[in-house]
Amino acid sequence: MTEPMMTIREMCEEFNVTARTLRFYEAKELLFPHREGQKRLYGKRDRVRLKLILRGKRFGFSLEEIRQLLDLYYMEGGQETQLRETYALSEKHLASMQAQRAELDDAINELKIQMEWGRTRLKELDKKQGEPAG
Amino acid sequence: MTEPMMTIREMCEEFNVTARTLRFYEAKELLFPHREGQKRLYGKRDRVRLKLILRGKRFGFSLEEIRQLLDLYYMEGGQETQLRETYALSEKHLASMQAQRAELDDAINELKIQMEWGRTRLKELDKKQGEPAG
DNA sequence: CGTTACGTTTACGTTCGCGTCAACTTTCTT
DNA sequence: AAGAAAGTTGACGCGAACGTAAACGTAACG
Repeated sequence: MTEPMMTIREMCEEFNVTARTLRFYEAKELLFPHREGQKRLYGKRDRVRLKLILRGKRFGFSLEEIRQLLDLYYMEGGQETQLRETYALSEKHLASMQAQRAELDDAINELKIQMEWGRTRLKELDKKQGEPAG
Repeated sequence: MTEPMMTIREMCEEFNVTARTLRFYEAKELLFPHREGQKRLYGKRDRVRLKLILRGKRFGFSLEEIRQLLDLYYMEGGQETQLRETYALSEKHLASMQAQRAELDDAINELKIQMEWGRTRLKELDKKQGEPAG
């Protein structure tokens, strides 16, 4: 069974990006769609990569950082040296994500405290609203 | 006791940013240092705000988004309407951060799986290395 | 008194991540 | 045959977030 291919429009709809974006990612060597004549055809590999690209962006990574990290998920050339380098890079990546997670937890907790404060003050304002005068 | 003020250089060193960045944030109304003649003096309020700015950036928020959110942590004018708006905004912010946290957890888990794979393959390569000839 | 250090404003330059034409080909539809 | 629809490659544009250089103020040091 030949793998299911998608046109650029289908990709755009599925991932909610523009065609310009997909061509841009290709120019930056983050995607490598096949060609049928002139036209691009995106297979599973590219869909996986695009998903990871969009995720990476949400975590604040630059496209260049993402490009390097993509090899972690799609190691095609099984060279030992490259595998070791990739593995080392992935360790740094993991550490960075775990640090970000810890910071995110802190930020969430702080925000919750602030919101508790806000709720308290809003309740006070509601009370004053109910009082006739004073 | 008058609060401890810092010069722009001291701020740069403490937070590892350039003076240009601090002036830029001021132009964008994220910081409001006091003035001693011409010179800027940063107090506790600005240090807290800068810390939050840098954190926000790490989580991928734009400076404009951060500017709005800063009011959550430093609500000076206690207007009820503004308080309600600020609170509503903070709820969205919280939701966004929690979503990001969930996604981050997923990404961390996936990466760990990938790394497990990498370790396995590296072990296999080590074995072959040990064998005389196959 | 010069110069060194630290500060200022103004303004143009740069990189990233695309948006937005323009001009053209290929393919489907009527 | 004649659009319309979907694709292509340039190439220029743009906002965000600063970098960088010029030209200047002022305060202290030797």
